[in-house]
Amino acid sequence: MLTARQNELLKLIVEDYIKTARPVSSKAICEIMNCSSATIRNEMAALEDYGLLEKTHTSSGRIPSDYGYRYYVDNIMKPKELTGEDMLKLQTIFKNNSLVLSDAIIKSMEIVSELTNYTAIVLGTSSADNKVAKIEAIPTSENHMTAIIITDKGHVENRNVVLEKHVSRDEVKQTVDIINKLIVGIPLSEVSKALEFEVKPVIDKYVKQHEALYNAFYNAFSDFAPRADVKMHGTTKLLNEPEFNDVTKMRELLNKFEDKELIKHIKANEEGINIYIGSESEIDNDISVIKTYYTKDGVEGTIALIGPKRMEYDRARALLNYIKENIGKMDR
Amino acid sequence: MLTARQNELLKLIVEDYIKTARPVSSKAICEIMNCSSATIRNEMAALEDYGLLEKTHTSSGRIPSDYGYRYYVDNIMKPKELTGEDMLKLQTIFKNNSLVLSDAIIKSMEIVSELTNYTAIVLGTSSADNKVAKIEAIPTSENHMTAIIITDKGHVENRNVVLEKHVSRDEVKQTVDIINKLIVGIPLSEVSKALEFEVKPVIDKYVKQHEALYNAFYNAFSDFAPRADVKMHGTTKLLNEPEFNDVTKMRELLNKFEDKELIKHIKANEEGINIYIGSESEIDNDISVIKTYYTKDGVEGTIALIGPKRMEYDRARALLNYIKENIGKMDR
DNA sequence: TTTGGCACTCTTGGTTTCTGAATGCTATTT
DNA sequence: AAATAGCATTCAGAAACCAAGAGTGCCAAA
Repeated sequence: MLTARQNELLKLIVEDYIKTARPVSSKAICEIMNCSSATIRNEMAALEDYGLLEKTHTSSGRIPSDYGYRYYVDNIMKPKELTGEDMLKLQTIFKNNSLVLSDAIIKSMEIVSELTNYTAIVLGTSSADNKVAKIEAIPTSENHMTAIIITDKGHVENRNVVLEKHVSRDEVKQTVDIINKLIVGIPLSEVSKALEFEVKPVIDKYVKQHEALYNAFYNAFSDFAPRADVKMHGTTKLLNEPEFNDVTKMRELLNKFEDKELIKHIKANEEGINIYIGSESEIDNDISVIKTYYTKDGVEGTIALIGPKRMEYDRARALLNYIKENIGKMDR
Repeated sequence: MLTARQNELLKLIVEDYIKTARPVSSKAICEIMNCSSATIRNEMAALEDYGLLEKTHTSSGRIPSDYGYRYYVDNIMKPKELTGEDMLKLQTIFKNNSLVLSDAIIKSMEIVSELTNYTAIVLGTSSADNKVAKIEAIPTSENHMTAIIITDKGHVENRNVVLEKHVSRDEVKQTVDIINKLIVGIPLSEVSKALEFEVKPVIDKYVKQHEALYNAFYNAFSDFAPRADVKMHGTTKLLNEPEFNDVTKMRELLNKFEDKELIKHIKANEEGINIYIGSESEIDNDISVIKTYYTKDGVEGTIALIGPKRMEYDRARALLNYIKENIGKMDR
C-alpha cells in the first residue's frame, strides 16, 4: 500500500508525463510538492521498486510503467466531469433528434475523436437480429436487378444481381410479393433458410421463371448476417503523438489499423467502461484502448477510443460515459 | 533533340531510378551500354544541361528531373502490354458479370492498388442524373421512418428521418404511393424541386398529416445531388516508398489524403490517360498522378492512381487503360 | 526523516575524421 | 572527332569523439 505522499507523487508523475511526454525529474516535482529533490528521489526509488515507475536510462527522469498507469487508473484517478466545451459539442448530436441511433453514435464518436485526437471506433450495430420489414426489387437491365431488404430498425441493404434469363417485370413483381408475404418479420440471419424452405416451394409453383428468380434472390439475400461493420475515425491523428516520431513505428501502426480483424477484436463484452493499457490493448505496447459496450432497444455494439498510452484517461472515460448514457436516454 | 544514345541513356536512368530509388551512377550504366564510364559521364552532363537530369549533390549519381520524367513519359516510354498476372487479377472482376458497373470500377481499382502499391482513387459515379425508379418508406418507430430511393441504374440511397407528429402507417403508405406516381422517371438532381412543386400540392390535398409527411420526405430526399463520392484505397501503401522515410513528409501526405476536397480536385476532364508529374500533381512534389475519365451509359467519373514520382508509368497506364476499356465493354 | 552535496551516468548535439562512391576534367588513344 | 584512362576533387554517411547538461544515487549532516 502506498503512502499518501507516494500516491500524490505517482499522480503528479503520470499526469505530467501524459501532458509532456518527457520523463519527469525529481526537480520538477519538488517545486510542486515543496520539499527537496532528494526526498522525491528517495520516494521515486521506492515507487520504482514497487514496479510503478521506470527509467529510460540510468540517469533519466521517471516514466510510469504499465503497472504504474494501471495503478493510476484503478486507484488514483478520480471520475471527471466533462468540461463545458466537450459537453457542448456532444450535445449538438444528442439534442438533434433527427438522427437515428446508429448515426448519433457514429457522429458523437467522431466528435470525440476530433476533441481528443485519438482514434474512435464504433463496432457492431450488428443488424443480424433485425427483422425483415420489406423487400423490394428493381430490374435495372435486361438481365440485372437491384434487390433491397429493409429491416424494422430502418437498416437497408441492397445488392445488384444477375438474372440468368430474361424475366418480365411482372414476374419480378409477383416474386417480390410472394417473398414479402412469407419472410416479413423474420430475422435477417434466417432469411436464407426461409428463402430455401418457405419461399422456393411457392415460387416454384406459381412463377414461370422460378429458377432464375429464386437464384437471383437467394444470391442477393444469403450473405447478410456476417457484416459486422467497423467504423473508424481519426486514424491518422494518433500518429501525431511523439511516440510515433519513428517511421517504422508509424508504419507498423498504420498497418495494424488496416487490419479490420484486429479492430473487430476490440469488441467489448462487459458492462462498464474498461481500459486496456499498453500490451493489454493487444495492439501495440505504446497505445491504450478504452472501450464500452452499449445496447439500446436490441441494437448493441462497442464504442472505443484508441490513444497513446499517455492518454488522458479521465477525460476519455468521461466522454465515453457521457455518450453511453445519452445512448440510453435517446428517444429511439 | 536527343541523340539515340542519349535517349537510351535517359531511359535507362529513369527506369533504374524508378526501380531502385537511388541516384544512378555512370558505372552502373556503362556495364549495360558497354562503353566506358567516362563516355557516359559526358552524356550525362549533356542531359543535365538540357535539364533532364539532376544531381543530389556535386558528386552524386544522376536522378531524373521533373522534366526528365516528362520527357520519358512523352517521348521514350512505349505503350506496355499488361502482364499476364495483372490481367488475370483484373479479369476476375470483369468476367464476373454479377457486379454492377460502379462496384466493378471500385473493385478493379482496389486490385490495381494492391498490385502496384499505389493509392487508387475513384471519383464520381455521380448518380445525379440517375432517374428515380421507386421510393419506399418504412416506419421504424412512433416518430421515425426510413425513406429509400432507388434509381433506374440500381443505385439505392436511404435516410432515417424524424416525423414531427405521429403518423399512421396507412398515411405513410398513401404518401409513398402518391410520390411514386409523381416522381418516377425524373432525375435525382431534380427530386427536391419535384417534391416541392408537384408532390406538395397533391398531398396537401389528400393526406391528413400532410405537413409532417412532406417535411420528412423533403428532408430525406433533398440532399442527394451533391454527394460526389470519393473512394480511396491503399492510402497507406504509398507511405512505404522510401521518399516517405521522413516522419514529417509522411504526416504531410497523410493530412493531404484526409482532405477530400483536395482529392476531388483530381477529377479528370479530358479524354485519354493523363499523367501529372511532381508539382503538376498539385498534391506533393514527390508524387505523380495518373488519371482518366470514363463514361458508360450516362454514368461518368474519374479513375486515378497516386504514386511516387518514381511510378512505373508504363504499367500504371496499361492498367488504367485496361480498366477503362473494360468499363466500355461491360454489358451494363 | 529530510536535505545538501558530490560523484557518476547517460543523452544530446556538435565537431571531426575516414572511407568510398561518385564526378569533372585533362591528356591520351582510337 | 569521339571514346577512354587516369587522377584530383567533392561529398554523404558512418564512426568516433567531445563537452555540456540534466538527471540520478548515495552518504553524511541537519
